[in-house]
Amino acid sequence: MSTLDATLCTTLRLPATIGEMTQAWHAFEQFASRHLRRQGLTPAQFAVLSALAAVTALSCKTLSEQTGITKGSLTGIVDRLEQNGLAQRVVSREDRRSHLVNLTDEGRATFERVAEKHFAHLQQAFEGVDREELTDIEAGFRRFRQLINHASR
Amino acid sequence: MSTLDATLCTTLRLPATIGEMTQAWHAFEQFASRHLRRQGLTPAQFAVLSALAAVTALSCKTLSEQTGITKGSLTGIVDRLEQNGLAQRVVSREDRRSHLVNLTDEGRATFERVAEKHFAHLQQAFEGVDREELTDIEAGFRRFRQLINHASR
DNA sequence: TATTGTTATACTCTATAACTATA
DNA sequence: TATAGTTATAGAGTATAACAATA
Repeated sequence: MSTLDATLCTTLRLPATIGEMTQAWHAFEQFASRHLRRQGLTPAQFAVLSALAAVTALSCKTLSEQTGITKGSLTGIVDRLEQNGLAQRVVSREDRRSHLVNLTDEGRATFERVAEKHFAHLQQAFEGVDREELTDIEAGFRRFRQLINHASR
Repeated sequence: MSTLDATLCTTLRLPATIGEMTQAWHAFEQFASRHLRRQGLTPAQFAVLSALAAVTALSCKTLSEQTGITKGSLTGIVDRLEQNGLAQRVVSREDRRSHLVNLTDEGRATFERVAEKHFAHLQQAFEGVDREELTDIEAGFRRFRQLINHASR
């Protein structure tokens, strides 16, 4: 799906930057999410597992902030991870309003297995590319984000 | 939501390019889609209207290819556009399997009204930016897409 | 009173596969 | 047999609001 596709940019003579960004994202999104789904995880589930893999546990609030998933959606996603035995909720001792989510052993193992394959899959695209060139591309994405963030205020 | 968020890239030491890409997209997606929804259109609906605005009519197949929306999803989206009086389906004379979708007068007027505002909204982000800098950023995005597309085969 | 998270509502979109009609 | 589009299903996302428990 697209927020803005190439047609739009042509029609409206929008900055070509937006068209290129959109197309780049679509290409990546397809490349990444199809692979993930074949491993049995949705992109959202993988994003949550990724955030949890780096730490012991996270509150739903933090998880929501880090993944960009709204708290309402997060409830359902964590529900399904729990149902599948990959994550669990524990009420925080410090603040008993807060529910800490952490990975089960199975969740951690699943993440590591999937992530390794996924990493290799993504790496394919960048093999043999000049490091300096990647740095330039990164800088472009960073600058684009800054422009958008600045306009968002 | 994110397919891959910054946390993942840190965890896996994925090419930083992907992390920057993801964050840039999220920033843009929020900036663009919130504005669209406030105008009463979903991003998918706007994408379809955009594709149709440039031409007389498109078959569902072509529409699907141009927007990147799968044909299954497209059925529902066109249904809702029809319900809202923005688009209509006509069975093709040449190939009666094919349904041509076109904008109603109201659909065209709605698109033009929304698109103009949306264009202005997006333009805000790029005002005063050096044209040459934008060209460089675009080239980077294009290169990124080529790398992904090449790996997709 | 403010915040955390859940629940509920209603709609939209995605992917996928099975199906119908037509070619 | 292949293609165009629809239908069905399950999962996920949005926005919003109301709510309980806790701070």
